[in-house]
Amino acid sequence: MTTRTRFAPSPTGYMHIGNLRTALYEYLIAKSQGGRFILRIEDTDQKRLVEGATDIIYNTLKMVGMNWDEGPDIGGDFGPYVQSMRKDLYAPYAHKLVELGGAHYCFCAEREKQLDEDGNEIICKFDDPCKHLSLEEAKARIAKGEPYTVRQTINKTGKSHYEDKVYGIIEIDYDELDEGVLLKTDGFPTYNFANVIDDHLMGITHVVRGSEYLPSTPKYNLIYDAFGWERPVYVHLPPVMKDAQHKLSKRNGDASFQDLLAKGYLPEAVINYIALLGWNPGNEEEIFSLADLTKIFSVERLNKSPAIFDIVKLTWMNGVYLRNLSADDFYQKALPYMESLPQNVDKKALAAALQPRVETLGQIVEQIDFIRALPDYSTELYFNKKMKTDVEIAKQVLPLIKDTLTNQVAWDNDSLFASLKTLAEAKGLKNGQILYPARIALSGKETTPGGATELAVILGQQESINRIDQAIKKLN
RNA sequence: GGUCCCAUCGUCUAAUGGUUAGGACAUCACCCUUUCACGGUGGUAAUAUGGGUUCGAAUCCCGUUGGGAUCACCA
Repeated sequence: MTTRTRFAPSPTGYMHIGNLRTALYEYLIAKSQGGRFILRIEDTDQKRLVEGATDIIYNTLKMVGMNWDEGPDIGGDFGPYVQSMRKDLYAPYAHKLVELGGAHYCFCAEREKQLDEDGNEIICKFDDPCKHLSLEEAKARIAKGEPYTVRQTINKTGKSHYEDKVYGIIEIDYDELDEGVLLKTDGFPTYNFANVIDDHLMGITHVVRGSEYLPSTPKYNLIYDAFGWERPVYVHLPPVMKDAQHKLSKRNGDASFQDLLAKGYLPEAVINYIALLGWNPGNEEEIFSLADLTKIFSVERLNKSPAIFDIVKLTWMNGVYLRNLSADDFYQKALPYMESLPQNVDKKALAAALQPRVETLGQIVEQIDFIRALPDYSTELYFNKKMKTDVEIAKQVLPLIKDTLTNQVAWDNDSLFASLKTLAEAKGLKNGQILYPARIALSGKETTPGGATELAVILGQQESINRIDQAIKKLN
């Protein structure tokens, strides 16, 4: 049987990293076994729909290369792939389940609280009085137009067992399971029910989802069993954490895929990083493309403890991807971040200098801000122990540099370097004692995309001389 | 609170009874260097805790502690 997995997001907002990782593992489980990856939109809660949310889902998946084999936009043999369009399909199954004894009609009020004859509160989901109603009586009340729900019926004795691919055997007392609503008053199914029906109808073989479903999975199994359907393989995933106490959640402004993109992270790097958040290949490699991952992925190497999302390591990995880009690819990607630059700047050369120096494309902006305008900087920057420079050296050397630059004819990197080196030798100074202060004076920054002469080339002769001049004035 | 789940460096993890507990990020030092990076070399750093079982436990069992999840006509 071919493996079929589905990614079934609800379109309620942005795609966060935990969601994306779930989708990734679903994709990899299918693709590593030559199976099919299905996209299904779960929009049964009409109140929570967010406009444009499905487009974000489509775009994200496409951008990272996780192409689906069946889905709302491309169809497939088991459509439609949007739950709201399947609405009419669920109710007959709900009624069938009542016939089969797996559910009953319930007339409890929405808050699920009612009082018995002594005024004590009774809770439907735990011991629903409606389940003792005869089917005839229930049907009669429905016929009268009374609002109702279909509620799962659970025999509260014994224990449930099932095997999860990640967590192993899970055992839960039936007594712990509540008799949840399957079909709402509005005729829509709840997630619990729609999920089971759709997964079965769509031939899903591996149900992959967050570990928060671990305790409620027996309820799903009861439904499969009542219909006489084969249970799927379960793969529950540990949560992705923001820190030791909190799950990653977008509500607190935690990193969403969109945020990361905006900051200049590459989709490939993000995918690579999150693949390793809860899974490992069993060897010490860690740079993998999506295609690599489909070859080596295995469910057995999935981890069961929560993993903290570490932006620092992602950033490192993004830097690796950036450095592996061809010079031209990097240039193309860097271009949008270099818009503030004056016309005369050689962006291609600048990009080449930037490539090994940034770990996200977003860092380009702060790396190059000095080009347009010299920042306000502290003269402390002139101090560098290894270069044997300090403010005094700068005072002494900057006027000499100014003269050299003023007399310079050939304004290219090699010529400039040769001239300044000659200057250093003539004055009996180390190269760094000339070049370091020059770089600070030209940029006003501690770290820059290139050395003094490279900056001078970028800035041009006139601007370079101006800046050296300003620096001299600043020191006196 | 009931129930379920989890527990190796700060972080991601490897080691399916026998290893000097390995790697990566971060961090520190040094090297390289025209600054800063990149790159290279090395260092610091972990089996939560108490009991068992065993010749031998990070690994198996029990307790404790800590953490997470779940208990909606949300998904």
